[in-house]
Amino acid sequence: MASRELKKRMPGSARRARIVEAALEVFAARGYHATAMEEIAIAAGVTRSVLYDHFPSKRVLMITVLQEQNALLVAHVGARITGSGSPGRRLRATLDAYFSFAEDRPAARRLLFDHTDEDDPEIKAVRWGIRETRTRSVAVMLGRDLRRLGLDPEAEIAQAVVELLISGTDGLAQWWARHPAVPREQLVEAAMLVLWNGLSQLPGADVR
Amino acid sequence: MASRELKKRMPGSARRARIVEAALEVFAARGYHATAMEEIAIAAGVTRSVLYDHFPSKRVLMITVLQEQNALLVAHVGARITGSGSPGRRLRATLDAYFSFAEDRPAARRLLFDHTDEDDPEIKAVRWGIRETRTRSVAVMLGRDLRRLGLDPEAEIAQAVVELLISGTDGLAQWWARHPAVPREQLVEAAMLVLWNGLSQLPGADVR
DNA sequence: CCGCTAACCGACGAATGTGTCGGTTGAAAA
DNA sequence: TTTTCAACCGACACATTCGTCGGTTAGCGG
Repeated sequence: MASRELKKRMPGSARRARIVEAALEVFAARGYHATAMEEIAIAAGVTRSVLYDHFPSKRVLMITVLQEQNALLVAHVGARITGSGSPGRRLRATLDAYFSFAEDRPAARRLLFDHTDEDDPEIKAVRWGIRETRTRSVAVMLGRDLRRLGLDPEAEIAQAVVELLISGTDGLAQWWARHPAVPREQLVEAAMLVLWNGLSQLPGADVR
Repeated sequence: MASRELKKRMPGSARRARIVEAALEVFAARGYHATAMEEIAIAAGVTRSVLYDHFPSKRVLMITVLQEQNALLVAHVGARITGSGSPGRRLRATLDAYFSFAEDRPAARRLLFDHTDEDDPEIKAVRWGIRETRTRSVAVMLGRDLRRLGLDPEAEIAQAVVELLISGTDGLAQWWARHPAVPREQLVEAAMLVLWNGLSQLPGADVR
């Protein structure tokens, strides 16, 4: 896709990268069990056997993709938010960073968030780990705000609130994937409207 | 499971109901592609062939389960919320109704909400339809509140906000499934805290 | 120009899973 | 009791797909 590499031979590492990218697309589109290694191979421009030269099994390939894409997400979001600023600004920056990731790498977002349960036990465990650390780091980032709500960031119920925030935000991103015409700024606005301001829309409440 | 029916023969309709219930459990636990008809058959106390006496294919069985369980959800939530009361009360009642469904029929909740994408094209279409009408009816129910936020309930962005609400709420329910010790009332409280009141926690804001 | 490493392929074996079909037998009706 | 319907089962045919293995050849280093 990137350039013209018409059926030429590639160095191992480059081929591996291509395979991971292809696997990401197919896994995200079809789900783990529904994708055949054959499809990934075709998308990567090789035969099935080549996949097994790089990864010992479908399962390991899937896990690799999950972890690499999650690392990208963490890097992307981490790079765009500064620890400083007012609570409202921080939340806004984080939402914008996440939506920006969803815009840049839609397949990665889908793979990481859409398929909540599915797939096999070992992969499920990996997903769990990823989700767990994600929730924790958001909880840390929102520590001050949670405390202001009367919640101890370490307490169980605070984690629940964070899950609500994350799930809700991704639900919005999911909706966005089906309505791509809407500009990102408007999405951030909508999310702030609910999450920061609340549905009660008290007089004097200001999104900014 | 329900009573002692030790390998006895059952009337068709009863067997069919048992199959649907068994299919619900297995599909919810493993996902569509990962479940074998054999598993469902065993869970239902019969052989694979019997499944095909009641349903022409795995796909149709899945679709049937989805639609029946969704009908149950709609009935459950519909029965518990009154159209009247203050906006805050209505939201609270709805949240409580949904969490109560999640408590009563955890497998149904997982099947309907967790597997967002996955499975095959035709099933995906059915899921889409269910989701679409669900979003729409919630938007109608919140019409007054959305308008108060300056959103036209028919507008695209209002639907996005509703998606956020639904996804966030279910994210909370998902978390609950892993922390069953927390009482339902506390969940409702947490959801109201964020969705109604907002993270900004403005002075004077009251959850009640 | 030559040799050798490693990127690549085709074909095979085994496992799993869907849907079909003919036949068997419990149990309700006559 | 006898008949009859339908609930039930075992076994088969066919398709799909994972993972393996031996061999082929591109292309870089000498």
